[in-house]
Amino acid sequence: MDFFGEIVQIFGVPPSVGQIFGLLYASPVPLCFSDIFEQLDISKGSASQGLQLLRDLGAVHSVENGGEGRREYFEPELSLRQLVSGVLRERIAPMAAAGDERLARLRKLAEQDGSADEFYLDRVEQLETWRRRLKTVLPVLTTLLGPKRRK
Amino acid sequence: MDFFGEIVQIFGVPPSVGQIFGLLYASPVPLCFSDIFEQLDISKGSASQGLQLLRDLGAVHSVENGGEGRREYFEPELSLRQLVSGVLRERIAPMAAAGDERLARLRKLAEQDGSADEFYLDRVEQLETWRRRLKTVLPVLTTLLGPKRRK
DNA sequence: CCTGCGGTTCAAGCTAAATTGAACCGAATT
DNA sequence: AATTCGGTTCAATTTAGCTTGAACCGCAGG
Repeated sequence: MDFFGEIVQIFGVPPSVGQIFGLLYASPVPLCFSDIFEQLDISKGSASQGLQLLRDLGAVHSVENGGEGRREYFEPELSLRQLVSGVLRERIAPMAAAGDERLARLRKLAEQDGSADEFYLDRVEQLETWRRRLKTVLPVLTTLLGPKRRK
Repeated sequence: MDFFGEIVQIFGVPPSVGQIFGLLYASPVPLCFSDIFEQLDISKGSASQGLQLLRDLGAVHSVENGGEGRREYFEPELSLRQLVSGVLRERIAPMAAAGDERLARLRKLAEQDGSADEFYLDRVEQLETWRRRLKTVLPVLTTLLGPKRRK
């Protein structure tokens, strides 16, 4: 159970969120909100926020119950590709965007610097090269993780 | 400068370490220990630990100075592949190893459980599949980031 | 309309991690 | 051999961010 709790920290996701996913993953049947915070012994607040994040990441889906009450039941996303691409979309992409702006500003600085040597410009350009490579590689990664692809 | 400080946090590397790398990256000439903690206005302790980590990651190299004093001068690693593989080796691999042990234990639990349905065993096997995929894909990533490869 | 239930929001507390600063170590210099 | 210098180590402090818990919202049922 804590297994997931620790794993997800790599991606900057709080442990409790990993635990929630772990609980759902370990459950043969979909669970509802109260199941989650009762069984994990965490606060309603954590459970709510955690579920929200998992929804944003596309890591859980609410499943239709037979019109019983208004409880929402959840089950985990089981496609590794979906999970990874969710993290990429919600955590990495925003950072990349922010980085882009900064990088643009850095370039301006380097250009208007007008210093004798082109050292700073070179470095900025290398940064841009790095960023470009990462941007091309990351999407490839998600396709590589696609299910049941042939050898 | 803080640019790097923020970026590295994704990988669970403390900001000060990123700043050190940033400083070296932005410097036309190699810098020594005292340059670093003076210019960044951080403690000697942070600088020392930070440099240690960067060394472990293979993100900086000490460069031979012309026999002047015993100061050690540093310059940044500029190969993206080296940087990424360093992070993989020092941060990801250990976690993967720890995960393996846990996974093995989980499997034992699932096997000896002897419960009627094979649900738990199925889930454990899926986890193993995920892990296997990640282990094959990550090395590929570093080669994809290799320098000046042809289109 | 009022009450209870499922769920969300948010300020405040708390835990874990990063940073500090001082004690310390070995090598070089005097 | 004593002192200074470059650098490391580690306990204590600070900071960041996760968790909590209470107030709150909308809806369903009475």
